[in-house]
Amino acid sequence: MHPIGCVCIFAPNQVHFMRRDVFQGIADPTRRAILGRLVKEKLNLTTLTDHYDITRQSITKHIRILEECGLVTIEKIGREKYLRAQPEKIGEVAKWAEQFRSFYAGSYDRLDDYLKTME
Amino acid sequence: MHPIGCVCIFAPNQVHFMRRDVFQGIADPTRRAILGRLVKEKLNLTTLTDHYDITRQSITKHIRILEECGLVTIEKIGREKYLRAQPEKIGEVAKWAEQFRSFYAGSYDRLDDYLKTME
DNA sequence: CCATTACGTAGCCATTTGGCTACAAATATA
DNA sequence: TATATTTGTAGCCAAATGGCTACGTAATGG
Repeated sequence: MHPIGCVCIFAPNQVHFMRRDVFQGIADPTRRAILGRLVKEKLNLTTLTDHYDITRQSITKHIRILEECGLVTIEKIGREKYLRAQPEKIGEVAKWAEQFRSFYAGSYDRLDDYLKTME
Repeated sequence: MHPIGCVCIFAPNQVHFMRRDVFQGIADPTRRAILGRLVKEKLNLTTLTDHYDITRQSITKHIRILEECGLVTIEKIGREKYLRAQPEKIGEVAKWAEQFRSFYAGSYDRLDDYLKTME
């Protein structure tokens, strides 16, 4: 399923497309928080919702976006919907960001230190 | 300067804020392309615009967003406006993405290979 | 069987986004 | 000085975003 383009009448040579890539997936802070949680544990929708101050329906919208760009997979068991993060997708972001590493040598050490503390 | 919140009348307990962080800055593909260019060379607005199919005014809007989240700095010389990327800001993204590295060990090697080819 | 629980769908709303046009202002240059 | 160039500003538009309410459906369990 691909996004559907739609023509703007005012400016006919411009076409809007709904972007669904990883970068747009992680653009929202709530979605990043959800990813951080789902990477640690598989949760169903209502349990996940309990951790946030927004409605289940809003969470569902976020999950839809995360699923559409491959950051989350859904496993349906009975009436429950178990959610799991796909962290390897975030590798795409890491890859893109690392391209700039040579341009910020000053920050290199700090990032390196940071990575050491993670190990 | 911080974003201004605004109350929604229909649902009064929801407040919208204009997010201006690095993640929102890199969410748009055009902005990522601009960053990739401005990290290599300092350019003025019209020269930058020549590389893309959208109007200068649209580029200006992107630059405003990039500037607001610290990804681009502007140096005004005479009537010209020279733009330069601040790649160390992208380090924030790298840092966030690397948090997930331990969860995608499988992709680690591929990323490692990629980084080797960059050196 | 019937109540509860988990999730879905539809639609409303304000704001943001990302494009555009039109025109104004300021600075260089011939 | 007059013209060309660079940038700024204002506003239009459709779509997307991120929240909400209201209600419907489907599965579980006492």
